[in-house]
Amino acid sequence: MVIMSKSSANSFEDSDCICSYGMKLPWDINDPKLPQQELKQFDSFQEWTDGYVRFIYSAEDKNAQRHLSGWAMRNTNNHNCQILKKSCLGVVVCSQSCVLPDGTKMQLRPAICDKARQKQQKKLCSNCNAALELIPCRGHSGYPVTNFWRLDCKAIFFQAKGVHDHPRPESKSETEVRRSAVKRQMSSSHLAQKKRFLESEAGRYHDSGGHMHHLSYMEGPEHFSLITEPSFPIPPQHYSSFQNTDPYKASYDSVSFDGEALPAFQKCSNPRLYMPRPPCGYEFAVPGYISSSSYPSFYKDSNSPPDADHVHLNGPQQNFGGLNVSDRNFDSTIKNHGWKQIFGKTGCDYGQAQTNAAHPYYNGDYSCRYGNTPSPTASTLQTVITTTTKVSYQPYKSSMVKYSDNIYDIKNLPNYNHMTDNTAETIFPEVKTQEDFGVIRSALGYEQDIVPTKSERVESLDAYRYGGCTPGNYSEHVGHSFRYENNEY
DNA sequence: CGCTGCGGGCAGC
DNA sequence: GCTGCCCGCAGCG
Repeated sequence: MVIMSKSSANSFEDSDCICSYGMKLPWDINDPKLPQQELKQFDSFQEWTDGYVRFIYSAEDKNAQRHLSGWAMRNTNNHNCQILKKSCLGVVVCSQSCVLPDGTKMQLRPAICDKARQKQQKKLCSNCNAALELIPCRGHSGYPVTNFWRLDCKAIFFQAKGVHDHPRPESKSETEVRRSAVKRQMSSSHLAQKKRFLESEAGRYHDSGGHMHHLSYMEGPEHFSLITEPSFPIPPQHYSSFQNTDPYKASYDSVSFDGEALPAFQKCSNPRLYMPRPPCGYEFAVPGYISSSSYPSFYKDSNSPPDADHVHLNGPQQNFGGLNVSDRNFDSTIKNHGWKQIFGKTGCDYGQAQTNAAHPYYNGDYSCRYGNTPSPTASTLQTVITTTTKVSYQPYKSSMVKYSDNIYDIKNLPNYNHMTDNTAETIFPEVKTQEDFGVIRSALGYEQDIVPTKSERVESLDAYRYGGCTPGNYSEHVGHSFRYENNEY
């Protein structure tokens, strides 16, 4: 891990603290021209992005193509066909905040479709029969966190704005797995019932009635949300607890809520330990590593619903769970192994381990978003941050100067300031932080996927100018590119 | 049936 | 004008 170890001796002002490739290049989703020619690599897909982060994915990345997110994001019309905007729907929880047998809480993925979501909210908590409640996301100045996707030739540019102020819902892949499982089970149980019915034609009493009743109650996939997760790459001790069985079977039996399948899923996939997370988390642009959606209540916007706070301190939140989930779509096994090796614990404890040990700023003892004075630039750039529809050129005039004047001082770039938004002035435990990230990433093997070594960082920032909006003609503006040796740092 | 993206339209600022 | 948000529609699986 070259970057971390070397830059760790320097202040946080180092751009090296920015770990994603997308964060290393100065760009904003609204820029008329996105960096193209200087793209030497791409970020690996991040399912659980959080904070003001940017990534540049390969246009061939399937997940990026699908604009996937672990968060339940719905399409939002921003009247800009160039940029796809999505806003977070939050998370569905039990209105009674009931505690599941394993001590965690229900956190369902809100249905994306409005109608489906309304239906979903009419259903009852599978654990306590209480009503379900949708916790809206207000992580972006009181509005839902927004994700922006923009395809530009070879790359898919991703930018997120806002910090999720609610627990993580079940990931999309988890939901899909569960739904398909439910369907399978429904059909199989239906067949089984038919069979049993035929076998008991004589009218003998059997339990099909009760079963049916149960099924009707458990009709929605939501009711199985926390039960199973067969494909989730979780620690062997948990995974093996049901990998050789049919996890869906158990989900049909309410008794199984107390069974082993539930904890396996609960602890490793969905449940979020709401550990205070550093506001600087996204400063490092490594949501994949510290993509916790958990924040202390004071971290929330003032207009957040007061009752949402209980969520923050409830239930386990694994900060790295998202990484696991995300990687499942790729090749996560190795990376998860890395985690195991690092912490020597079960994956279920990764977040905890990371929180308490690996990450010094997961102690909740740090400055927060609202406890700090925003930088002048940050405030003026707020408009840039929230600009989602039409490109606003004014804020970028200064950035152009910056690009050419001091390409190294990325912190001074408006784009990076807006990136940090309100939390920019937080005091960071830079050194340790970066070292820790280095360790983590190294163990994860991410340095190859996401973070280029310093010598690999070649950027042609002078090419970053604003001309016409035709995507294809960008190369014409490219003059020369200069090499950017970070070893100087 | 639900997810996704698109786009019209409206309201607030 | 920008933004958030609602709505309906269509394509897809």
